[in-house]
Amino acid sequence: MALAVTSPTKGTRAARTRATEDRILAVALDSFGTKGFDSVSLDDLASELGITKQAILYHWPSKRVLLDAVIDRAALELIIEFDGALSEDGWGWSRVESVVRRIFRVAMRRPELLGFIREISRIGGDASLRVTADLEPFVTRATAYFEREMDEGRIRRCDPGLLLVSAYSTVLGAATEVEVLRAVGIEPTLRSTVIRRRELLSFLHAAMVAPEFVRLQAPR
Amino acid sequence: MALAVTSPTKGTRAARTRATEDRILAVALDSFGTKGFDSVSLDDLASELGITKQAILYHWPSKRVLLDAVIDRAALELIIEFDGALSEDGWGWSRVESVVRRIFRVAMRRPELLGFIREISRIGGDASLRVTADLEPFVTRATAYFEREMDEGRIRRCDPGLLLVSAYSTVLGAATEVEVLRAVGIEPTLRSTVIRRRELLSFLHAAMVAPEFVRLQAPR
DNA sequence: ATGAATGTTTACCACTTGGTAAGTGAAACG
DNA sequence: CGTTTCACTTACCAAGTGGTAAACATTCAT
Repeated sequence: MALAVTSPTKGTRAARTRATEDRILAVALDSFGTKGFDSVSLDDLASELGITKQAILYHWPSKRVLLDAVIDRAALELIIEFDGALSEDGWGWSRVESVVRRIFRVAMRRPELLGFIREISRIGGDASLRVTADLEPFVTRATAYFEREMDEGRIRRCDPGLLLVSAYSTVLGAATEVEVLRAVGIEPTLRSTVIRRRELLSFLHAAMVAPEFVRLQAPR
Repeated sequence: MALAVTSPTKGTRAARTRATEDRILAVALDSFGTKGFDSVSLDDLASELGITKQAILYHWPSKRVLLDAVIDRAALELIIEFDGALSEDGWGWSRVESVVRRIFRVAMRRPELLGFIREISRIGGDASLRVTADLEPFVTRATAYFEREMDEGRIRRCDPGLLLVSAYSTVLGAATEVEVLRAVGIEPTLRSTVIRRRELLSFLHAAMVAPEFVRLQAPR
Protein backbone atom coordinates (compact mmCIF):
# COMPACT_ATOMS: atom_id res chain seq x y z
CA MET A 1 0.00 0.00 0.00
CA ALA A 2 1.44 3.33 -1.04
CA LEU A 3 1.73 5.85 1.72
CA ALA A 4 -0.06 9.16 1.50
CA VAL A 5 2.28 11.48 -0.35
CA THR A 6 2.79 15.20 -0.27
CA SER A 7 1.21 17.00 -3.18
CA PRO A 8 3.72 17.51 -5.99
CA THR A 9 2.68 21.11 -6.43
CA LYS A 10 4.07 22.46 -3.17
CA GLY A 11 7.45 23.54 -1.94
CA THR A 12 10.71 24.45 -3.62
CA ARG A 13 11.94 22.53 -6.63
CA ALA A 14 14.54 20.54 -4.71
CA ALA A 15 11.88 19.58 -2.20
CA ARG A 16 9.50 18.45 -4.90
CA THR A 17 12.26 16.38 -6.51
CA ARG A 18 12.92 14.68 -3.21
CA ALA A 19 9.20 14.07 -2.80
CA THR A 20 9.01 12.40 -6.22
CA GLU A 21 12.00 10.21 -5.51
CA ASP A 22 10.41 9.28 -2.21
CA ARG A 23 7.18 8.27 -3.91
CA ILE A 24 9.07 6.17 -6.46
CA LEU A 25 11.09 4.45 -3.74
CA ALA A 26 7.98 3.75 -1.68
CA VAL A 27 6.10 2.19 -4.57
CA ALA A 28 9.18 0.27 -5.72
CA LEU A 29 9.77 -1.13 -2.23
CA ASP A 30 6.17 -2.21 -2.02
CA SER A 31 6.11 -3.83 -5.46
CA PHE A 32 9.53 -5.47 -5.27
CA GLY A 33 8.73 -6.78 -1.81
CA THR A 34 5.41 -8.35 -2.70
CA LYS A 35 5.83 -9.35 -6.35
CA GLY A 36 9.59 -9.67 -6.70
CA PHE A 37 12.19 -7.59 -8.52
CA ASP A 38 11.95 -9.35 -11.87
CA SER A 39 8.17 -9.49 -11.81
CA VAL A 40 7.83 -5.73 -11.67
CA SER A 41 8.70 -3.71 -14.74
CA LEU A 42 9.61 -0.06 -14.75
CA ASP A 43 6.42 0.53 -16.70
CA ASP A 44 4.44 -1.13 -13.90
CA LEU A 45 5.98 1.19 -11.35
CA ALA A 46 5.50 4.22 -13.56
CA SER A 47 1.85 3.58 -14.30
CA GLU A 48 1.14 3.01 -10.62
CA LEU A 49 2.75 6.38 -9.96
CA GLY A 50 1.04 8.12 -12.84
CA ILE A 51 4.32 9.04 -14.50
CA THR A 52 6.38 7.59 -17.33
CA LYS A 53 9.14 5.04 -17.02
CA GLN A 54 11.63 7.57 -18.32
CA ALA A 55 10.91 9.80 -15.36
CA ILE A 56 12.18 7.00 -13.13
CA LEU A 57 15.24 6.53 -15.29
CA TYR A 58 15.91 10.22 -14.96
CA HIS A 59 16.45 9.86 -11.21
CA TRP A 60 18.35 6.56 -11.39
CA PRO A 61 20.23 5.50 -14.52
CA SER A 62 19.06 1.87 -14.49
CA LYS A 63 16.64 -0.48 -12.78
CA ARG A 64 19.56 -2.08 -10.98
CA VAL A 65 20.70 1.23 -9.49
CA LEU A 66 17.12 1.93 -8.44
CA LEU A 67 17.19 -1.39 -6.60
CA ASP A 68 20.23 -0.25 -4.65
CA ALA A 69 18.37 2.86 -3.58
CA VAL A 70 15.37 0.77 -2.53
CA ILE A 71 17.66 -1.50 -0.53
CA ASP A 72 19.07 1.46 1.37
CA ARG A 73 15.60 2.74 2.08
CA ALA A 74 14.33 -0.65 3.23
CA ALA A 75 17.28 -1.12 5.57
CA LEU A 76 16.73 2.33 7.00
CA GLU A 77 13.05 1.69 7.64
CA LEU A 78 13.79 -1.70 9.18
CA ILE A 79 16.28 -0.18 11.56
CA ILE A 80 13.82 2.55 12.50
CA GLU A 81 11.14 -0.06 13.18
CA PHE A 82 13.29 -2.39 15.27
CA ASP A 83 16.09 -0.41 16.78
CA GLY A 84 13.81 1.38 19.17
CA ALA A 85 12.88 -1.91 20.80
CA LEU A 86 16.47 -2.38 21.91
CA SER A 87 16.41 0.94 23.71
CA GLU A 88 13.08 0.39 25.42
CA ASP A 89 12.72 -0.06 29.12
CA GLY A 90 12.62 -3.48 30.69
CA TRP A 91 15.15 -6.24 30.78
CA GLY A 92 15.50 -9.92 29.99
CA TRP A 93 12.38 -11.53 28.73
CA SER A 94 10.18 -8.45 28.73
CA ARG A 95 12.51 -6.78 26.27
CA VAL A 96 12.60 -9.81 23.99
CA GLU A 97 8.86 -9.75 24.15
CA SER A 98 8.71 -6.16 23.04
CA VAL A 99 10.98 -6.97 20.08
CA VAL A 100 8.73 -9.86 19.06
CA ARG A 101 5.68 -7.64 19.33
CA ARG A 102 7.37 -5.11 17.12
CA ILE A 103 8.27 -7.66 14.46
CA PHE A 104 4.68 -8.85 14.46
CA ARG A 105 3.45 -5.33 14.13
CA VAL A 106 5.77 -4.72 11.20
CA ALA A 107 4.86 -8.04 9.61
CA MET A 108 1.19 -7.14 9.79
CA ARG A 109 1.44 -3.50 8.79
CA ARG A 110 4.39 -3.60 6.41
CA PRO A 111 4.62 -7.13 5.05
CA GLU A 112 6.31 -5.86 1.91
CA LEU A 113 9.24 -4.63 3.99
CA LEU A 114 10.08 -8.09 5.30
CA GLY A 115 9.23 -9.67 1.95
CA PHE A 116 11.67 -7.34 0.29
CA ILE A 117 14.55 -8.47 2.50
CA ARG A 118 13.74 -12.05 1.56
CA GLU A 119 13.64 -11.11 -2.09
CA ILE A 120 17.06 -9.49 -1.86
CA SER A 121 18.49 -12.58 -0.23
CA ARG A 122 17.28 -14.58 -3.20
CA ILE A 123 18.70 -12.18 -5.75
CA GLY A 124 22.05 -12.53 -4.01
CA GLY A 125 25.25 -10.99 -5.26
CA ASP A 126 25.89 -7.29 -4.73
CA ALA A 127 22.32 -6.70 -3.58
CA SER A 128 22.78 -9.02 -0.61
CA LEU A 129 26.12 -7.51 0.26
CA ARG A 130 24.52 -4.12 0.30
CA VAL A 131 21.67 -4.99 2.63
CA THR A 132 24.11 -6.83 4.88
CA ALA A 133 26.32 -3.78 5.06
CA ASP A 134 23.34 -1.50 5.68
CA LEU A 135 22.05 -3.61 8.58
CA GLU A 136 25.45 -4.26 10.14
CA PRO A 137 25.24 -1.61 12.86
CA PHE A 138 21.85 -2.84 14.01
CA VAL A 139 22.97 -6.47 14.03
CA THR A 140 25.98 -5.52 16.08
CA ARG A 141 23.79 -3.76 18.62
CA ALA A 142 21.36 -6.65 18.82
CA THR A 143 24.00 -9.34 19.32
CA ALA A 144 25.76 -7.20 21.89
CA TYR A 145 22.47 -6.91 23.73
CA PHE A 146 21.97 -10.68 23.67
CA GLU A 147 25.50 -11.23 24.89
CA ARG A 148 24.96 -8.91 27.81
CA GLU A 149 21.76 -10.69 28.75
CA MET A 150 23.57 -14.02 28.64
CA ASP A 151 26.45 -12.72 30.70
CA GLU A 152 24.00 -11.72 33.37
CA GLY A 153 22.33 -15.11 33.15
CA ARG A 154 18.92 -13.81 32.19
CA ILE A 155 18.68 -15.76 28.97
CA ARG A 156 20.08 -19.15 28.15
CA ARG A 157 23.67 -19.09 26.95
CA CYS A 158 24.17 -19.86 23.26
CA ASP A 159 25.62 -18.34 20.10
CA PRO A 160 24.08 -14.85 20.01
CA GLY A 161 24.20 -14.70 16.21
CA LEU A 162 22.34 -17.95 15.85
CA LEU A 163 19.88 -16.91 18.51
CA LEU A 164 19.18 -13.78 16.51
CA VAL A 165 18.69 -15.77 13.30
CA SER A 166 16.50 -18.33 15.02
CA ALA A 167 14.32 -15.72 16.64
CA TYR A 168 14.21 -13.69 13.45
CA SER A 169 13.23 -16.54 11.17
CA THR A 170 10.80 -18.02 13.67
CA VAL A 171 8.97 -14.77 14.13
CA LEU A 172 9.20 -13.86 10.48
CA GLY A 173 7.92 -17.26 9.49
CA ALA A 174 5.02 -17.28 11.90
CA ALA A 175 4.20 -13.73 10.91
CA THR A 176 4.57 -13.94 7.14
CA GLU A 177 4.46 -17.53 5.99
CA VAL A 178 0.78 -17.20 5.22
CA GLU A 179 0.58 -20.11 2.81
CA VAL A 180 2.27 -22.49 5.19
CA LEU A 181 -0.12 -21.37 7.89
CA ARG A 182 -3.01 -22.06 5.59
CA ALA A 183 -1.55 -25.47 4.87
CA VAL A 184 -1.70 -26.39 8.55
CA GLY A 185 -5.25 -25.10 8.78
CA ILE A 186 -4.66 -21.67 10.29
CA GLU A 187 -6.47 -18.90 8.47
CA PRO A 188 -4.53 -15.64 8.81
CA THR A 189 -7.18 -13.51 10.44
CA LEU A 190 -6.50 -10.79 12.97
CA ARG A 191 -7.76 -12.97 15.79
CA SER A 192 -5.61 -15.91 14.79
CA THR A 193 -2.62 -13.61 14.54
CA VAL A 194 -3.04 -12.58 18.14
CA ILE A 195 -3.24 -16.22 19.15
CA ARG A 196 -0.20 -17.07 17.06
CA ARG A 197 1.77 -14.29 18.67
CA ARG A 198 0.91 -15.50 22.13
CA GLU A 199 1.79 -19.10 21.27
CA LEU A 200 5.00 -17.97 19.66
CA LEU A 201 5.97 -15.92 22.66
CA SER A 202 5.54 -18.93 24.89
CA PHE A 203 7.56 -20.98 22.40
CA LEU A 204 10.38 -18.45 22.44
CA HIS A 205 10.09 -17.99 26.16
CA ALA A 206 10.64 -21.67 26.72
CA ALA A 207 13.55 -21.65 24.33
CA MET A 208 15.37 -18.57 25.49
CA VAL A 209 14.82 -17.84 29.14
CA ALA A 210 17.33 -19.36 31.49
CA PRO A 211 15.66 -21.97 33.72
CA GLU A 212 16.36 -20.22 37.00
CA PHE A 213 14.60 -17.12 35.70
CA VAL A 214 11.49 -18.80 34.39
CA ARG A 215 9.38 -18.04 37.41
CA LEU A 216 10.45 -14.42 37.42
CA GLN A 217 9.70 -13.87 33.73
CA ALA A 218 6.58 -15.83 32.93
CA PRO A 219 4.94 -14.97 29.61
CA ARG A 220 1.43 -13.62 29.85
CA MET B 1 22.26 -28.76 -10.34
CA ALA B 2 20.60 -30.94 -12.95
CA LEU B 3 20.49 -34.58 -12.02
CA ALA B 4 22.12 -37.17 -14.21
CA VAL B 5 19.52 -38.20 -16.74
CA THR B 6 18.91 -41.33 -18.72
CA SER B 7 20.09 -41.16 -22.28
CA PRO B 8 17.28 -40.13 -24.63
CA THR B 9 18.15 -42.88 -27.09
CA LYS B 10 17.11 -45.83 -24.96
CA GLY B 11 13.83 -47.57 -24.18
CA THR B 12 10.42 -47.45 -25.74
CA ARG B 13 8.93 -44.23 -27.01
CA ALA B 14 6.60 -43.74 -24.07
CA ALA B 15 9.53 -44.23 -21.71
CA ARG B 16 11.66 -41.70 -23.53
CA THR B 17 8.83 -39.20 -23.46
CA ARG B 18 8.51 -39.66 -19.74
CA ALA B 19 12.27 -39.24 -19.40
CA THR B 20 12.19 -35.96 -21.31
CA GLU B 21 9.34 -34.61 -19.22
CA ASP B 22 11.27 -35.65 -16.13
CA ARG B 23 14.35 -33.77 -17.26
CA ILE B 24 12.31 -30.66 -18.02
CA LEU B 25 10.59 -30.80 -14.63
CA ALA B 26 13.91 -31.29 -12.83
CA VAL B 27 15.55 -28.32 -14.51
CA ALA B 28 12.44 -26.18 -14.10
CA LEU B 29 12.20 -26.98 -10.39
CA ASP B 30 15.85 -26.10 -9.94
CA SER B 31 15.63 -22.84 -11.88
CA PHE B 32 12.28 -21.66 -10.50
CA GLY B 33 13.43 -22.50 -6.97
CA THR B 34 16.70 -20.61 -7.14
CA LYS B 35 15.98 -17.75 -9.54
CA GLY B 36 12.21 -17.38 -9.31
CA PHE B 37 9.41 -18.16 -11.72
CA ASP B 38 9.39 -14.85 -13.54
CA SER B 39 13.16 -14.67 -13.76
CA VAL B 40 13.40 -17.86 -15.79
CA SER B 41 12.19 -17.85 -19.36
CA LEU B 42 11.18 -20.89 -21.35
CA ASP B 43 14.17 -20.19 -23.57
CA ASP B 44 16.44 -20.33 -20.52
CA LEU B 45 15.08 -23.72 -19.56
CA ALA B 46 15.27 -24.98 -23.13
CA SER B 47 18.85 -23.94 -23.71
CA GLU B 48 19.91 -25.49 -20.42
CA LEU B 49 18.28 -28.71 -21.60
CA GLY B 50 19.68 -28.51 -25.10
CA ILE B 51 16.25 -28.43 -26.69
CA THR B 52 13.98 -25.69 -28.01
CA LYS B 53 11.31 -23.85 -26.10
CA GLN B 54 8.64 -25.30 -28.36
CA ALA B 55 9.55 -28.78 -27.24
CA ILE B 56 8.60 -27.73 -23.70
CA LEU B 57 5.36 -26.21 -24.93
CA TYR B 58 4.55 -29.47 -26.63
CA HIS B 59 4.41 -31.27 -23.29
CA TRP B 60 2.61 -28.47 -21.43
CA PRO B 61 0.48 -25.92 -23.26
CA SER B 62 1.76 -22.89 -21.33
CA LYS B 63 4.39 -21.83 -18.83
CA ARG B 64 1.71 -21.56 -16.17
CA VAL B 65 0.60 -25.16 -16.69
CA LEU B 66 4.24 -26.24 -16.55
CA LEU B 67 4.44 -24.52 -13.17
CA ASP B 68 1.55 -26.62 -11.91
CA ALA B 69 3.40 -29.75 -12.95
CA VAL B 70 6.54 -28.54 -11.19
CA ILE B 71 4.50 -27.82 -8.05
CA ASP B 72 3.18 -31.37 -8.02
CA ARG B 73 6.66 -32.75 -8.46
CA ALA B 74 8.13 -30.55 -5.73
CA ALA B 75 5.42 -31.53 -3.28
CA LEU B 76 5.98 -35.18 -4.08
CA GLU B 77 9.72 -34.90 -3.51
CA LEU B 78 9.21 -32.97 -0.28
CA ILE B 79 6.90 -35.63 1.05
CA ILE B 80 9.34 -38.35 0.08
CA GLU B 81 12.13 -36.50 1.88
CA PHE B 82 10.24 -35.80 5.09
CA ASP B 83 7.53 -38.36 5.46
CA GLY B 84 9.96 -41.14 6.25
CA ALA B 85 11.09 -39.29 9.35
CA LEU B 86 7.63 -39.62 10.84
CA SER B 87 7.78 -43.39 10.45
CA GLU B 88 11.24 -43.79 11.88
CA ASP B 89 11.94 -45.49 15.15
CA GLY B 90 12.25 -43.52 18.35
CA TRP B 91 9.77 -41.37 20.19
CA GLY B 92 9.44 -37.90 21.63
CA TRP B 93 12.45 -35.75 21.23
CA SER B 94 14.58 -38.21 19.31
CA ARG B 95 12.01 -38.28 16.55
CA VAL B 96 11.80 -34.50 16.37
CA GLU B 97 15.56 -34.53 16.17
CA SER B 98 15.50 -36.87 13.21
CA VAL B 99 13.02 -34.61 11.42
CA VAL B 100 15.23 -31.60 12.02
CA ARG B 101 18.25 -33.47 10.74
CA ARG B 102 16.31 -34.39 7.65
CA ILE B 103 15.26 -30.82 6.96
CA PHE B 104 18.86 -29.71 7.33
CA ARG B 105 19.99 -32.43 4.97
CA VAL B 106 17.41 -31.37 2.40
CA ALA B 107 18.28 -27.71 2.85
CA MET B 108 21.93 -28.45 2.19
CA ARG B 109 21.50 -30.91 -0.64
CA ARG B 110 18.36 -29.60 -2.31
CA PRO B 111 18.13 -25.91 -1.46
CA GLU B 112 16.14 -25.28 -4.63
CA LEU B 113 13.36 -27.51 -3.33
CA LEU B 114 12.75 -25.40 -0.25
CA GLY B 115 13.34 -22.22 -2.21
CA PHE B 116 10.70 -23.29 -4.66
CA ILE B 117 8.05 -23.67 -1.95
CA ARG B 118 8.86 -20.15 -0.77
CA GLU B 119 8.62 -18.88 -4.31
CA ILE B 120 5.20 -20.46 -4.73
CA SER B 121 4.00 -18.85 -1.51
CA ARG B 122 5.00 -15.52 -2.93
CA ILE B 123 3.30 -16.09 -6.25
CA GLY B 124 0.12 -16.85 -4.34
CA GLY B 125 -3.22 -17.51 -5.96
CA ASP B 126 -3.90 -20.88 -7.54
CA ALA B 127 -0.27 -21.92 -7.24
CA SER B 128 -0.39 -21.67 -3.45
CA LEU B 129 -3.68 -23.50 -3.29
CA ARG B 130 -2.18 -26.30 -5.31
CA VAL B 131 0.89 -26.80 -3.15
CA THR B 132 -1.29 -26.59 -0.05
CA ALA B 133 -3.56 -29.28 -1.42
CA ASP B 134 -0.61 -31.44 -2.44
CA LEU B 135 0.98 -31.27 1.01
CA GLU B 136 -2.25 -31.69 2.95
CA PRO B 137 -1.87 -35.43 3.69
CA PHE B 138 1.62 -34.93 5.05
CA VAL B 139 0.61 -31.98 7.21
CA THR B 140 -2.25 -34.02 8.61
CA ARG B 141 0.09 -36.82 9.53
CA ALA B 142 2.60 -34.47 11.13
CA THR B 143 0.07 -32.61 13.26
CA ALA B 144 -1.52 -35.90 14.31
CA TYR B 145 1.92 -37.05 15.39
CA PHE B 146 2.48 -33.90 17.44
CA GLU B 147 -0.93 -34.24 19.05
CA ARG B 148 -0.18 -37.78 20.10
CA GLU B 149 3.13 -36.72 21.63
CA MET B 150 1.38 -33.97 23.55
CA ASP B 151 -1.34 -36.30 24.75
CA GLU B 152 1.30 -38.56 26.18
CA GLY B 153 3.03 -35.58 27.75
CA ARG B 154 6.32 -36.00 25.95
CA ILE B 155 6.30 -32.57 24.39
CA ARG B 156 4.92 -29.34 25.74
CA ARG B 157 1.23 -28.82 25.01
CA CYS B 158 0.42 -26.15 22.47
CA ASP B 159 -1.32 -25.66 19.14
CA PRO B 160 0.15 -28.42 16.98
CA GLY B 161 -0.31 -26.45 13.76
CA LEU B 162 1.58 -23.49 15.14
CA LEU B 163 4.25 -25.75 16.54
CA LEU B 164 4.69 -27.20 13.07
CA VAL B 165 4.94 -23.75 11.52
CA SER B 166 7.34 -22.53 14.17
CA ALA B 167 9.58 -25.54 13.87
CA TYR B 168 9.35 -25.43 10.08
CA SER B 169 10.21 -21.77 9.71
CA THR B 170 12.88 -21.88 12.40
CA VAL B 171 14.67 -24.78 10.81
CA LEU B 172 14.10 -23.53 7.29
CA GLY B 173 15.37 -20.11 8.26
CA ALA B 174 18.46 -21.37 10.03
CA ALA B 175 19.11 -23.72 7.14
CA THR B 176 18.42 -21.45 4.17
CA GLU B 177 18.51 -17.82 5.23
CA VAL B 178 22.10 -17.58 4.08
CA GLU B 179 22.18 -13.82 3.73
CA VAL B 180 20.77 -13.22 7.16
CA LEU B 181 23.36 -15.59 8.55
CA ARG B 182 26.06 -13.66 6.78
CA ALA B 183 24.64 -10.47 8.21
CA VAL B 184 25.12 -11.76 11.74
CA GLY B 185 28.63 -12.88 10.92
CA ILE B 186 28.10 -16.59 10.28
CA GLU B 187 29.67 -17.81 7.09
CA PRO B 188 27.66 -20.73 5.71
CA THR B 189 30.39 -23.34 5.63
CA LEU B 190 29.87 -27.02 6.24
CA ARG B 191 31.43 -26.78 9.69
CA SER B 192 29.27 -23.84 10.71
CA THR B 193 26.21 -25.67 9.45
CA VAL B 194 26.92 -28.52 11.80
CA ILE B 195 27.31 -26.08 14.66
CA ARG B 196 24.13 -24.29 13.68
CA ARG B 197 22.22 -27.54 13.60
CA ARG B 198 23.42 -28.45 17.05
CA GLU B 199 22.55 -25.03 18.44
CA LEU B 200 19.19 -25.14 16.77
CA LEU B 201 18.43 -28.55 18.18
CA SER B 202 19.13 -27.30 21.66
CA PHE B 203 16.94 -24.27 20.94
CA LEU B 204 14.08 -26.46 19.77
CA HIS B 205 14.69 -28.91 22.57
CA ALA B 206 14.28 -26.19 25.14
CA ALA B 207 11.17 -24.94 23.41
CA MET B 208 9.36 -28.19 22.80
CA VAL B 209 10.21 -30.81 25.35
CA ALA B 210 7.94 -30.95 28.36
CA PRO B 211 9.88 -29.97 31.52
CA GLU B 212 9.43 -33.29 33.30
CA PHE B 213 10.99 -35.07 30.34
CA VAL B 214 14.02 -32.85 29.95
CA ARG B 215 16.35 -35.10 31.86
CA LEU B 216 15.20 -38.12 29.91
CA GLN B 217 15.62 -36.54 26.49
CA ALA B 218 18.71 -34.36 26.68
CA PRO B 219 20.05 -33.15 23.32
CA ARG B 220 23.57 -34.23 22.51
C1' DA C 1 6.51 -51.22 -47.19
C1' DT C 2 3.28 -47.65 -45.89
C1' DG C 3 0.50 -44.52 -43.41
C1' DA C 4 -0.49 -42.59 -39.10
C1' DA C 5 0.86 -40.93 -34.70
C1' DT C 6 4.28 -38.59 -32.10
C1' DG C 7 8.04 -35.67 -30.52
C1' DT C 8 10.82 -31.94 -32.05
C1' DT C 9 12.47 -28.03 -34.90
C1' DT C 10 12.25 -23.91 -37.86
C1' DA C 11 9.90 -19.91 -38.79
C1' DC C 12 7.09 -16.52 -37.12
C1' DC C 13 4.28 -13.08 -34.33
C1' DA C 14 2.46 -9.59 -31.19
C1' DC C 15 3.85 -7.74 -27.09
C1' DT C 16 6.83 -6.34 -23.30
C1' DT C 17 11.39 -5.40 -21.54
C1' DG C 18 15.18 -2.00 -20.02
C1' DG C 19 17.26 1.75 -22.01
C1' DT C 20 18.47 6.07 -25.40
C1' DA C 21 17.72 10.55 -27.71
C1' DA C 22 15.57 14.46 -28.41
C1' DG C 23 12.13 17.64 -27.32
C1' DT C 24 9.02 20.59 -23.95
C1' DG C 25 7.23 23.49 -20.36
C1' DA C 26 7.87 25.55 -16.13
C1' DA C 27 10.57 27.26 -12.46
C1' DA C 28 15.11 29.59 -10.95
C1' DC C 29 18.30 32.97 -11.77
C1' DG C 30 21.00 36.78 -13.89
C1' DC D 1 12.85 40.29 -18.94
C1' DG D 2 15.48 36.59 -21.14
C1' DT D 3 17.91 32.42 -20.69
C1' DT D 4 19.47 28.55 -18.53
C1' DT D 5 18.60 24.68 -15.72
C1' DC D 6 15.77 21.02 -14.44
C1' DA D 7 12.09 17.49 -14.21
C1' DC D 8 9.70 15.15 -17.25
C1' DT D 9 7.44 13.42 -21.79
C1' DT D 10 7.17 11.75 -26.50
C1' DA D 11 9.25 8.94 -29.76
C1' DC D 12 12.03 5.26 -30.49
C1' DC D 13 14.87 0.78 -30.42
C1' DA D 14 17.02 -3.78 -30.04
C1' DA D 15 16.52 -7.72 -27.39
C1' DG D 16 13.68 -10.72 -25.28
C1' DT D 17 8.89 -12.68 -23.85
C1' DG D 18 5.19 -16.45 -24.17
C1' DG D 19 2.87 -18.60 -27.69
C1' DT D 20 1.19 -20.35 -32.72
C1' DA D 21 1.66 -22.75 -37.23
C1' DA D 22 3.60 -25.64 -40.04
C1' DA D 23 7.34 -28.48 -41.63
C1' DC D 24 10.08 -32.50 -40.46
C1' DA D 25 11.96 -36.86 -38.62
C1' DT D 26 11.38 -40.97 -36.14
C1' DT D 27 8.78 -44.80 -34.46
C1' DC D 28 4.84 -47.64 -34.35
C1' DA D 29 0.93 -50.40 -36.19
C1' DT D 30 -0.82 -52.64 -40.13
